Amino acid sequence: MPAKSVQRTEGRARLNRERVLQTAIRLADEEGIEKLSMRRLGEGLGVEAMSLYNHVSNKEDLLNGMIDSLYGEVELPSHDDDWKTALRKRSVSVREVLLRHPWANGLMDSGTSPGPGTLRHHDRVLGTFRNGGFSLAMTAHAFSALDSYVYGYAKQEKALPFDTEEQAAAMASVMLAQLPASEYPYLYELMAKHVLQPGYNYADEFSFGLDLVLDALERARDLARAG
Amino acid sequence: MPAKSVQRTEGRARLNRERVLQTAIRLADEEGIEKLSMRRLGEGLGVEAMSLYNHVSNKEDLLNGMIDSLYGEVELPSHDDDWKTALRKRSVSVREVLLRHPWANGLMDSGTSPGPGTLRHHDRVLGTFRNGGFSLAMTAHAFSALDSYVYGYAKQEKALPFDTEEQAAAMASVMLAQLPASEYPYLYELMAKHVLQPGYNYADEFSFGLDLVLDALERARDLARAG
DNA sequence: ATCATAAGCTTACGGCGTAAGGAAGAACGA
DNA sequence: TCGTTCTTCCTTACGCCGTAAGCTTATGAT
Repeated sequence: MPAKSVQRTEGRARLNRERVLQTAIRLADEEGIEKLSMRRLGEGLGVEAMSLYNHVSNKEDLLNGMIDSLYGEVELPSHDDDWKTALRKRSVSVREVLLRHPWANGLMDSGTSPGPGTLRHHDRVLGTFRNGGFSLAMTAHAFSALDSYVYGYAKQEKALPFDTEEQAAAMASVMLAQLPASEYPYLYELMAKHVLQPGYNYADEFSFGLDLVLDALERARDLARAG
Repeated sequence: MPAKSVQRTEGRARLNRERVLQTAIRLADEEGIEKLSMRRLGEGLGVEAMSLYNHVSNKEDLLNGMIDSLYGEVELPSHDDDWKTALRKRSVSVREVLLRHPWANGLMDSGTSPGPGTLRHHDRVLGTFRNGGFSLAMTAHAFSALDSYVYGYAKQEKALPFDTEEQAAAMASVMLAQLPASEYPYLYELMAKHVLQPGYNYADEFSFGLDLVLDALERARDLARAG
């Protein structure tokens, strides 16, 4: 027997908030957020459900903690790049994180107070605009516009009933067959002449919109400076 | 006694899908989507929970039906306005609907197949771009960019822990007191010198971003035409 | 009047979040 | 080293949830 009985007699180490959050994230990724119950999470940690409440005050606190933890995965805007490059990279990173954890976006509109990871992230984004020559008011505009686009895109992307190019093609041809061309002529056109064309991939739309917004923000900054 | 017993012996008229959906929407608005259970909805209709299943195949079908019904509240882009005006009006309308029914945005990323109201709406938006001189490929870009912004903005707006100007001011001063200025200097600056200023209202950011995107789309259309 | 079909109800099952309180273990002063 | 105290973990239980199965009642066609 080891002295002081430092290790657990059976199975895993002591629980702590970090292990709870990380396991919850893993389970949500693997089995979907709707399958993540306190009992299931306890099971995944070799513990009873009620034991989790020593590390998390309730399920809402758990979900908020998961979200805040995710901001640790996002690449912060670099100090070395110019503002546009830096924010482009971090926007791409946000989208990647939301693709990796598709349940996250839907949990972020809860209106709860942000955790430290979230605050840190937002602070760095604001700082990147400020140091890129944006006035305070223009920074507020730009922050809102850019993140609206990025999170909105991730949401749209997830709402699509297909992921890959092949799935899109399959889905599109099914829809084409069902949906009356006379009633929805423009949807029909888009499906037949665009989505069903080889090489189509909705994921490519992200870059277009991102550059659209970033370039427009640069123009708005310069206009505000001149005016 | 009326002939043929056309009316119900007690209480309300016969159930049908439309009444179920409209009552569900009203309850979700009034009490929050998390309080909307089949039993509660049945109660609101003077009916047992299981009776609802004659009109709705399960809860997911109910929620999808609610979403599709909401598209009926959105002002479709007018044929009389130019494309930018038409889409600006319908974007403002989308935001208003999502403000009126704050639970809706979070239900829209389910990846389920769209209902007739949704299809009709999308078709009209696509048509507005096409008739505004956008190529098919550019229409796909524009549709994605615009709706990503609009729905993303609604999401951000809802995620904010305040609604009115007064609430924002109250929240901001609380945050200012708690959040260390040394750790989050730019957040601190934004709060102190912008959010806390009289007249600040996050709702105003919507127009800025919307015009930013619409103007940028116009430029992109013209560039593509010229190139 | 008959009878099929649809609408609504009753009951029940397994799962959920979590309140209350007991048991076991760790931490610490004596 | 031994109590004492605080924390962690477990057991039990409650009132919710969505919905399957099978019943009764109302409707509407013949």
